[in-house]
Amino acid sequence: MIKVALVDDNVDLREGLQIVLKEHSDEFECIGAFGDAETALKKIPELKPDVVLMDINLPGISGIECLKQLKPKLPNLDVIMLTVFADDDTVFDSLCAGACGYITKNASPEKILDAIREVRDGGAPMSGRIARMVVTSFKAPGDASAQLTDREKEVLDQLCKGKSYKMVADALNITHDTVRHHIKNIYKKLEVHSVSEAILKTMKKKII
Amino acid sequence: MIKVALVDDNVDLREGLQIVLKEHSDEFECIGAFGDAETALKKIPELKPDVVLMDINLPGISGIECLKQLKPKLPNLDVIMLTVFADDDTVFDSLCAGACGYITKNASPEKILDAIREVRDGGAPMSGRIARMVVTSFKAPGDASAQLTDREKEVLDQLCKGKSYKMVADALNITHDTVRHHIKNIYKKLEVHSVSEAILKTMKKKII
DNA sequence: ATTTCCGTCACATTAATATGTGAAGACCGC
DNA sequence: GCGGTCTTCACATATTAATGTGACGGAAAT
Repeated sequence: MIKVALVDDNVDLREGLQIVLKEHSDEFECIGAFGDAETALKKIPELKPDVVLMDINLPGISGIECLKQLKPKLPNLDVIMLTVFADDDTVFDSLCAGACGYITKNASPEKILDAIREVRDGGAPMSGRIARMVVTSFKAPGDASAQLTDREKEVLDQLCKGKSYKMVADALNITHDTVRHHIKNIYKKLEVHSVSEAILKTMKKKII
Repeated sequence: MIKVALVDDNVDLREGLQIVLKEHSDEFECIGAFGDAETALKKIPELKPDVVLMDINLPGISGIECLKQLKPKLPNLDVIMLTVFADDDTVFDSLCAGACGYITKNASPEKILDAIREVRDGGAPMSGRIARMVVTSFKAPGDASAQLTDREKEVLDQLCKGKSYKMVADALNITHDTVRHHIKNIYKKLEVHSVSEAILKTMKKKII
């Protein structure tokens, strides 16, 4: 039996979902439904549900902020965001806050039940387009890297491990001056003027 | 009609999948099956399939490397990794290389067909545990950050934008020496000894 | 009311980085 | 062969960062 709680300011949706869950009362038990984050934050820690379906656009505290505050109290809680919004920031903010799933509200009731089952089974239910967004966020742009020579990439790689010039020199068995020379060229190619900026650009563009 | 190509060194698996695809010849057409990356790299660019099912552990060039070389030639190609391995590095390397999906080989034929449909529909089919891995990779550990004071976080934030001490001082309207003081405390708390390391630790642990 | 922590600033020293110039050997392509 | 690029090293200098010590006011805590 999976204990489920709902957080959504739309009364119709709350009641609709509760009915759907009752129709599958052999699997699910809806132990709470709340219209705002404040109430949810008060009640959910006691109720200890297994899964929370969380809207994002709530009056007052947002669903993401609610999730952030909930997670430390209930680390094993699986939260699925259930919302109309699917823009980059909202999705990634949710995942960073600890959401385990992300379903858009146009999903059918059966899809939502599947998502609850899936998240309890250790999965991460997401609407197709959301999943693609998440996956493609890993893909490297991979443009500026072509400009760097192999040796320069090695040096940059070392810098990106937090090493100093001297340590890089030792690691690559070259002199301090040579390291400096490579770094100077790296700066020119990446259009930066410090190790920090070079590391940042590297991380952001996933050059290495 | 979805044009599919297979890359896997296991003959039985290749033939098995080809049979499954033929059983659904109204939807799918298997236009190629290759036992190694080298052959795949030669043939696939001409065949222009819609979807490639790619094994990772191939003789010679790996499936990930094959994917990397394939993507620039066929940017619209959807590649689904189909493999037994599911460790962190392999999964994330695949996604960074441009994979749109990741299925473990214990998946049923029907699941695999679903994955092909899903990926063509703009989704990102993943086995449950893989999806969870990907999603949780966004979650901030958020432990060490608590130690930092508000001001220290502001300073660190500035450093993470590539600014120098002087620029941070200007931005926060404090003196160079005060910036140094904060940074020294940040170093102590993060257990690092340079701006580079501090930035790296911040990025990795998503402290800010 | 006193301690503790935070944020602010100052002076001083050593280490590391940024920037410039020059040059030699290796390798590749034309 | 010759010109280009890559890698290597050297000398010089100005700027920045790292580390230490010390101090003052305010805010929160007890």
